[in-house]
Amino acid sequence: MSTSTREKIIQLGDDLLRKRGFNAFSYADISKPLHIKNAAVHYHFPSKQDLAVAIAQWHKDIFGRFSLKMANKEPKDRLKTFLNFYHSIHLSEKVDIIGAFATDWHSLEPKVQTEVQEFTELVINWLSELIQEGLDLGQFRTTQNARTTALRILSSIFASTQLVRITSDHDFTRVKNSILEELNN
Amino acid sequence: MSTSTREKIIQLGDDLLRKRGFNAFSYADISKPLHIKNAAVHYHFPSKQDLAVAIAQWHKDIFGRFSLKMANKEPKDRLKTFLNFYHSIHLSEKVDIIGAFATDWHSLEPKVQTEVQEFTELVINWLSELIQEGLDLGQFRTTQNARTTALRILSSIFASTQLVRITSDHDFTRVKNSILEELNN
DNA sequence: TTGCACACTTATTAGTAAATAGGTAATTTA
DNA sequence: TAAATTACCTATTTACTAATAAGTGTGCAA
Repeated sequence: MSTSTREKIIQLGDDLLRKRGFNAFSYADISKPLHIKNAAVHYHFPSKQDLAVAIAQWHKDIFGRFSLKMANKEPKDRLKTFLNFYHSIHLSEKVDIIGAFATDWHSLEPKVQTEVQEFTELVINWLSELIQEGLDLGQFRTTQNARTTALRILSSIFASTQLVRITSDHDFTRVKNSILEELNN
Repeated sequence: MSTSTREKIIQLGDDLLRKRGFNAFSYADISKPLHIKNAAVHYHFPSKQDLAVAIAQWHKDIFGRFSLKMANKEPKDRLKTFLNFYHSIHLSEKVDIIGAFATDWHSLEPKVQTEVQEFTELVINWLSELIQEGLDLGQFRTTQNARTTALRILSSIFASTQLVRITSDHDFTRVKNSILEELNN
């Protein structure tokens, strides 16, 4: 199963977006490592904003498949897998896609913003449902409602991928563990 | 008390950094509104990275004065003022400076990174002390240690300034209130 | 009064950005 | 097998980008 050039561009674009920032990489940063010309990238994605749209859609696809795969798992295990996923983001020196898009939000075209919004709602809804299910099953304890708890978990964990670039790796594990402990206390 | 050109450049630079992103604004975006020439900005800050250093130092100054002013207040009131400060960031359509720098981290020179690290440590230490004091006085309840709680509060609140650009304003208030409630439960 | 630092301006440069026009070889379809 | 489509490349354009050199007026200080 060989990866198409289009797919390679999206993956490398995503990597650059989350390692350096949307306005900190150029088409040259994509074309050089793939040994193609700048114009070839423009062939697949006429503008950089088109590439951003594709990256956001790619994340929606991945998350869609992830949530399907997790559907029959226990709420606690789903949350653990989710947090481990963010741990792998941290280890690969990237930040979460939500934050990467959010900080450069006002330099993104509406078509990009819409895709990012759809992806983010997908994640928040999935997390909210997971929390609600955990509460119903008596596996979680929280004083807040499901969506608020979901928002706090999401913001804590995606901010951590950013924060630990500045402080230390150890702080990521602190936050990650505290999220799980807090729901169990 | 008139504001110097240097000060105006820092304030506008900070505004652009937190509204658009570090790599999404240029010296022209600063010189035009201030009715000076591009080269005048370079006179005060030879490189863009020098401007970033000055912005980070400016935040250290502001936070230093803020923490002095808050020194004799109750832990709970200090935290409320801190959270209200982030609310004003949200209302002015900016994101927190920590996240703004973090997402573009790998495009920043070491001298900028050092300043940002110093500012961040200042905030985390201040928050940790506040939490510890609140725990000692029996005003707060938490199952985590002070630094971990501080990290979770900071990450939740600064991520919220980013997240609500994508979701809705209402989500900011949800998170803000939940931080206070969680310490009181 | 002279001279020098300060806070700019004008003018320019070298480099990079995204984007496009037009061409080509290989494959697919009618 | 002719025509169209795909997936590129070469070459170029337009528009910035940060950065610098050299000059100017103002005001203070010796």
